[in-house]
Amino acid sequence: MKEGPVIASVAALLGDPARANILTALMDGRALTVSELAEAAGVTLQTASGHLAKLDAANLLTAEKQGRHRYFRLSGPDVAQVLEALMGLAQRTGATRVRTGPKDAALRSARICYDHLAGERGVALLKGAQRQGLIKGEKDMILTEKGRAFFADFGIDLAQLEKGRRPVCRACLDWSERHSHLGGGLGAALLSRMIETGWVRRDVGRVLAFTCEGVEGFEAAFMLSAGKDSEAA
Amino acid sequence: MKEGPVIASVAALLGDPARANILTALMDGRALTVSELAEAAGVTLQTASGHLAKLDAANLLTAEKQGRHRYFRLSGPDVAQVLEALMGLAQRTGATRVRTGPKDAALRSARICYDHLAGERGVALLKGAQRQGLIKGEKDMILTEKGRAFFADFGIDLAQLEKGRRPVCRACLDWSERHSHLGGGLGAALLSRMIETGWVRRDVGRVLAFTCEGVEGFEAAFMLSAGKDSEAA
DNA sequence: CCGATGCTTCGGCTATGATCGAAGTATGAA
DNA sequence: TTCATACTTCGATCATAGCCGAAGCATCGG
Repeated sequence: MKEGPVIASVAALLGDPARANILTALMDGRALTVSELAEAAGVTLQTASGHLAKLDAANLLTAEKQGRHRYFRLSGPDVAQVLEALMGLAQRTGATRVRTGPKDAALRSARICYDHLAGERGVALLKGAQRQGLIKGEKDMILTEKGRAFFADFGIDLAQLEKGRRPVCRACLDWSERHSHLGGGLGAALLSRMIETGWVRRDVGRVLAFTCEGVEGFEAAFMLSAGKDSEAA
Repeated sequence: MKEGPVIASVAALLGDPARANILTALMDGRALTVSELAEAAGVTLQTASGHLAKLDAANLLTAEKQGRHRYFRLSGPDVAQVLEALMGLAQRTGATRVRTGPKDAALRSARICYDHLAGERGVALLKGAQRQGLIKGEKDMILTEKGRAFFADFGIDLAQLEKGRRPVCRACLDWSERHSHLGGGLGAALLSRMIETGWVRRDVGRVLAFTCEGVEGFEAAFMLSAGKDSEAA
């Protein structure tokens, strides 16, 4: 009778406000304790514990015990991707509250999506990389030779990345920009490198703040000033 | 406090089994009446009516009145895309029931995703088109000159497509294949053209059945036999 | 051994919402 | 007009599940 996998059970898990808050809080890829998540969700410890057990049983989260703490993180980038997609839908269909505060602007500008850069900067990075011919392809993108040289020069250990099971390049749809940004192993490596070099630092929540030299370096590296205007169409 | 759009309300709508069935039934892009959807969901007419009112209020569906019937369809391709993404997640996390029947195999081979071709054939189409250089780019793909000629020759009115507000080319993630297939206006036009020419016909539900000449024509057009083996890596 | 902290389990309360029968409204056909 | 079909609205029932207080484990520090 039914066709394809059953989405109801998974969707129901995302449909409770407390659980949705928990998942949203985890979207930056960090691992948080039960107490932290309880506060983020606005419920007591017991309630959060119950929700986390369900999310864990459904394999949306993975748990890790360290001493008397228990850390939870999203079980994979695909979970974050579905959450972003849902945010996009929620926004288009008008389910979003007014929210035009300054925090919202910061979020749209640059934020963490699981473990890589998202928002205007994230989309700009991917576009720039493609314009320069560093990356080619649609969804399963591949690195060009030029790209390999570029990112190696940037301080990324590509050999290391390609050893892992995770795809190196992956398009991830951005809920605020409606375009793709760069996920995958390379996306993650790029962000952590940019944090290392002081281009960007983590702000509260998922917000990322670019430093002055970060903006300069970023725009120079990905040739954004050149392409910004010619892209108006 | 909260970051980004609120996903809980949207997700909750998808989380009820009856509503999930309704949406799944609409994923082929057709418009169905209240009675048809009630049967698909396995609930009475009144109950379905209530669900549909909610989905409509949330802008996930659009209603259209014709005589004493009321037709509902998904409000856009993005809804179908989120549903497919959720199916992918449901599958990975093991929320799917056993389901290895023959119907399932047919679904994986070729099916309708909103209004375009999905499944193995859908993914093969996009890969073939890219290998031949008909389409370039990542998520927001563009047609090459060669591609314009090819699809015009195929019987697609590109000028017509480009007049609409809908993107001509769009990558849509396939839950069964874990790769992109071609959506957008071109994806839709290609499928209806393939139905017109008798390459493929609609089976029950979302299943698409290729005819013999359809398989031949399809593989020849998109040069699949050539690339199938050389793609093993 | 003790107490403190972090988390889980249990039990009971409560609210939400899914469901359907029955009655009401609109459209179409005879 | 009269009847039938397609759908909506109302009302009542009922099950689910979210929630928290309280008690129970486990781990750490002393």
